[in-house]
Amino acid sequence: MIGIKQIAEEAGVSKTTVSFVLNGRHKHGLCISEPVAARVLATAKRLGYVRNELVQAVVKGRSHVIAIIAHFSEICMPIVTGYSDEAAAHGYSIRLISMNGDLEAALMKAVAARVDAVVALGIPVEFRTPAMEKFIRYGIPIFGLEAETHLLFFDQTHAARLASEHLALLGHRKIYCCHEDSEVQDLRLEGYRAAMREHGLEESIIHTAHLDVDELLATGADAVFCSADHIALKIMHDLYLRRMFVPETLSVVGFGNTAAGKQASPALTTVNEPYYETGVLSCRSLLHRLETGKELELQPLSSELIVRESTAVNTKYNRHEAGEKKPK
Amino acid sequence: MIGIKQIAEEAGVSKTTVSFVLNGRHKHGLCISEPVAARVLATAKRLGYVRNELVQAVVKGRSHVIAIIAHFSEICMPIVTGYSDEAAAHGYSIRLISMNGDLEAALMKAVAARVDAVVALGIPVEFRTPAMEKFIRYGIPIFGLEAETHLLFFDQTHAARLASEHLALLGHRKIYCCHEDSEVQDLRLEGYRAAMREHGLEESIIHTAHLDVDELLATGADAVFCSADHIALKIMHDLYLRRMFVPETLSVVGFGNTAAGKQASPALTTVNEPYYETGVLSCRSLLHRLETGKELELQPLSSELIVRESTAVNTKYNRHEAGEKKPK
DNA sequence: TTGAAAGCGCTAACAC
DNA sequence: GTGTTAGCGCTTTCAA
Repeated sequence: MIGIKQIAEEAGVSKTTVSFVLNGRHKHGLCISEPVAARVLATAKRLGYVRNELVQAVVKGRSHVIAIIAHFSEICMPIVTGYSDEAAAHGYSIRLISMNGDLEAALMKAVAARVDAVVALGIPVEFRTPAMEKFIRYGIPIFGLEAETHLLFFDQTHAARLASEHLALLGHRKIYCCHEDSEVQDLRLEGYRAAMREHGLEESIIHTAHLDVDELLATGADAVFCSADHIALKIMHDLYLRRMFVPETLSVVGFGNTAAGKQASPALTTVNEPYYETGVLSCRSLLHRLETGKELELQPLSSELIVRESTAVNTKYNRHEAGEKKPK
Repeated sequence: MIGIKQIAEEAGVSKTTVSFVLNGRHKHGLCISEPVAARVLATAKRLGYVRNELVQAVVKGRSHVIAIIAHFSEICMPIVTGYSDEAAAHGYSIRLISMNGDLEAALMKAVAARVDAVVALGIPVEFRTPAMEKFIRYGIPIFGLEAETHLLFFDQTHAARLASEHLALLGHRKIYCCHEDSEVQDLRLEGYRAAMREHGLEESIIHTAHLDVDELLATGADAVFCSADHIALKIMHDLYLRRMFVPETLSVVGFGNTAAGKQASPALTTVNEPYYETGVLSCRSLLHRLETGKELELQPLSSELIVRESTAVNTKYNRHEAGEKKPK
């Protein structure tokens, strides 16, 4: 592996000069003569020199690496990819630290690698505080423990409102919301509520644990907003087993725009959750804080409704009855 | 950040002694007295010492980092996770290098970071050779360019044979294979062929580009083996639009065990493709080669059939006709 | 405009 | 058993 020293010898100058040229000091501070600079650059290229970033990191105390600690699963890939791409754009790179139970061990690895920052993805609350105490004294900033990126940079509630509203605009009156227990889904539930309120419709909320399609149908449900795609898929599946069709029987909306929804029969109407973009934004904000010390203000991403086959206009009520707000 | 020097001062010994103790030399070569070792260890812990791996890497010329270069997409997450977990188990860690068009740039980043090895995932053939030439002279081993991990460590053909055989065993006679153009899918096609041969059935192969469900049905197809889940899902979708049911109309088998298949209606029968395990194995083999210089012989993973709802016994033919090999 | 020399935190011959 | 010393490849003061 050829280094700065070889270049210096070849070009007949000192290591310092080479270092200066390689760091572009001759442009800014103009301390080196044109011909020398050119010669150094030329020999560097000829010799195929590649800077040793490890050493640079040691000397400068900044590694330009940010660690992501997570129990890597399907779901966090797009976020990680977002981080990786944005980091690359700023000259940083991502180091993965698998966390299999022991947060403290993972954090120590990050310290050992002298990363410039660590971001923790999807770490259960119980792990958070204890390990932290020991960690902060190393002075490495840590992100993502207070709130997940998809909470901070994406307006869950608004997206859910969009999805629920879509059902109302199609003329549905008895619109259920089917949800599970989770921090995110609570926000989505809020969105559903807002939509119902706005359209003067009654709230009908049901937890997946108590979901029974037959009962649901018996109540005269027109449509159901599910606070996650997989819930919607589950309902459609239950209907399929009964050989009942969607959206004739029931209009169904999901949340998340997962691949499964896209490929389902019928293709699922949903709102997308921009994981990748969320990763990008999150990384950008982190880097900004790291380099300027200031907070970067950016407004949360909003969602778009993806209308596919699982929702249709409701023909059960006549137009007069259906709506103060009429279907679009 | 506290270092080896502070420990030495605190414990009243030299840096060397500390270094030896910290590296466990006192166990192996027994060059340090018990009490001293204990004292050093104690002060190290008390001061919260964490070794600077950057420096270690510089000095020893081994960074214990392996770079993964890819255009990170949904599909490569499980592989990456496999790598990350296995790497962690061997004291290595993974560094992500996003490759957005420029392989050479990505490779140079790997060199700059002085990673111990790089693995390239899913790099299109046209990129491969050109950038490589310049890279090899840096002496960093590169893996994954000749063949993808899911080709090397997983028996695609056998898995496809399993899936196709499942249909034959259910008493189907006219079994189609629906496929696309790709290196992997060619292997799967081979598995289908083997199964047909073995069961004395005729091959009926159709490319997705020419797929038309109505025509397919018109030929009297009993079942179809799809060389990827999404193809199966597409067929089921086409049937759904015609309000025809699976598996009554047609038994359908996929390949890959994607989330979409699991959540589909009906739930898709398929064979699983162990991406995660494939990543683990691939990483293990890489690390073995790196540390011992020898090739690690490991036999490719085999697959398991996952029977769900999209396949059923064929009742169209009477038992006598149906089979030399009878349904299980 | 250039170069010598000190130092970043650690390892490893080689002495004592 | 333990300490001295010379590096690893690069940055950066300070002097020439």
